[in-house]
Amino acid sequence: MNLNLIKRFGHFLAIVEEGNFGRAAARLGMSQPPLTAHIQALEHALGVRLLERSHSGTRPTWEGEALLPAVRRLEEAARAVEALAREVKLGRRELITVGCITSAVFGTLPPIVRAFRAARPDTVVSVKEMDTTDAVEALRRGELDVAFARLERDRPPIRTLQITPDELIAALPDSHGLAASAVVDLAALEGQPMIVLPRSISPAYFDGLTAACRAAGFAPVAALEVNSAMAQLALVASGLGVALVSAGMARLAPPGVAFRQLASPVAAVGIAVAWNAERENDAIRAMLGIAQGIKTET
Amino acid sequence: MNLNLIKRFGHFLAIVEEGNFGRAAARLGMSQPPLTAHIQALEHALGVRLLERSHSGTRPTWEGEALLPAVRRLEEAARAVEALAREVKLGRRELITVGCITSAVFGTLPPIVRAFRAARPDTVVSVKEMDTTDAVEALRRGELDVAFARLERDRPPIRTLQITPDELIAALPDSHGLAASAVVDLAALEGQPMIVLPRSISPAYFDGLTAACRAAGFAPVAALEVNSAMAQLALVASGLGVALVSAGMARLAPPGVAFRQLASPVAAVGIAVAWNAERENDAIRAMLGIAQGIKTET
DNA sequence: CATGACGATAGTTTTTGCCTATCATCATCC
DNA sequence: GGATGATGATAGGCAAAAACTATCGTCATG
Repeated sequence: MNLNLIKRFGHFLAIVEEGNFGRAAARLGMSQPPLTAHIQALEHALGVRLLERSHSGTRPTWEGEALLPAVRRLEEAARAVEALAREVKLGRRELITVGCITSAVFGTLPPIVRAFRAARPDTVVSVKEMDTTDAVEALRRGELDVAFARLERDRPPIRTLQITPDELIAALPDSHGLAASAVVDLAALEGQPMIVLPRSISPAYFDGLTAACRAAGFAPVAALEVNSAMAQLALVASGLGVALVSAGMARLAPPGVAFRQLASPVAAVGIAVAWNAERENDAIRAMLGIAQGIKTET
Repeated sequence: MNLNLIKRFGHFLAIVEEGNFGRAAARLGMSQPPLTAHIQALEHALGVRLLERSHSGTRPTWEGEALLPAVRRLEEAARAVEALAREVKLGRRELITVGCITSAVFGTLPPIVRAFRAARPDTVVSVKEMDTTDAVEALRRGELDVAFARLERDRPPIRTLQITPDELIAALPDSHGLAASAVVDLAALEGQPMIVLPRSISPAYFDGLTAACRAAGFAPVAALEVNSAMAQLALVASGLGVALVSAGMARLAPPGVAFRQLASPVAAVGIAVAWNAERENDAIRAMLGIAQGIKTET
């Protein structure tokens, strides 16, 4: 899309919020006729009618309504940039921000955070749950100081230190026939509807899963794609399919889900602590030391 | 922020990715001097220097790096608007989209989805984990058909039907002194550092928590604010504080966390099924019927 | 039936964004 | 050490875009 159109979505939003072109124009600091032209141009460019005009005012069409959440997120994203720009002007605060993937949130993170707090009681620890891809990006850009994520190698300037090996296990609806077994042969999952996360969330997990199924002689049938590990397990619990998940997810013991080890263990990319080598500071080094110490003790 | 600047953030991003103004200009289909002017205008508008110019190229300043994640999200939001506009032109697909808050993902949702699938095997069910505020907004805009969230009343045109009552329980680090007791007096949590979610995620939960603490004679000490229920429990497991959570969260049994009932039960806003009355269709009515039937059976 | 409000059209003016030409500076190579 | 090329900045001009005002067409209201 031409970024020139983005401005017009702001106009569109103003009209929806004001309920008519005249008030929206006033709010935007312009007169009403050019606003009309902007919306006409936007509708033409999209090939969609966004607004229902009447003599008592204007409201969005079904298509306009459908776009509004995305347009509002766009506006929110713009506000976030602005807010961050103001904050950046004021300089960094004394904290360490830690990202963590869902499957490591209970296994890997708590002992490390406990030890770090004991070592540096004055440093504020901010924890954010996010997926591997987002974590790498956030490290690169300085939004995170450290992340616990599923990474198998450095991504300069991102350095990694392996903390925990991992393996894939099967998550089955507890009413599933295979749940009666203590272990499950991966090949037995051929043809089963599989609940998956998009590859973009964790490429290493996704590729590992696909490779394991291929090695077992079949391609996984992706019945449903969901936006989070919690939703994935919820659908398994709902009986909609099976999933291959990190062993760490079993710690949550959600009702309705039976976790079974695979007869032939399938290594998954383990949990690593990652950080941006160009941004090392004392707090980061302290956390790395603790993470390494915990690895050695295991 | 005025969405006018978005175009210039696109320019900024192109320069960072290309490493110099000339290549970025070529990529943007323009010449180099106006690109220089755009970035100068952007830096002036933000009051921040974004780029370090040198004769071997250009790279972002610390401030520019800090803004990049937010700028990328802005660009992603713009792409999402574009993609959605294309999809909107093609019309709706035959599916029902269901939003669900984390605490209901295992208790409330799986039996309903199982029954719905049995009743309507041809309708695709798409589940998205999200918080109450996002769910209401998504319903309003047609992004969700139905949501299971913490709501206590209608928000026309959003209708609600109470499904599950709920209560607050204490989540304590399992090393905590109070964890030895089977039940916990809420007043015993006075002065304890509390891990909280921002009010914006679920106003009903937040206000209920605050009111309960006030009724017990103290104001909660919000030691840390986190972005997800998982992160909240992870910090409890880390020993950083206690939390008051929905009884539904105890179904997850995360390690390191002890859930204790409160000596005087504190009702929390229960889980309701919500839908947009202006968008009812057969699939939605079917799911409402199932949800209501499950409520009656409980 | 008159009036006011709403959005659209038309013509004009102003502003913006682009162009090319050129400059200043620095790094590299001979 | 000087020539050369690359990088980003400045300056002036031009075309397109975006704004203005004036006005129109339509509909609801009093």
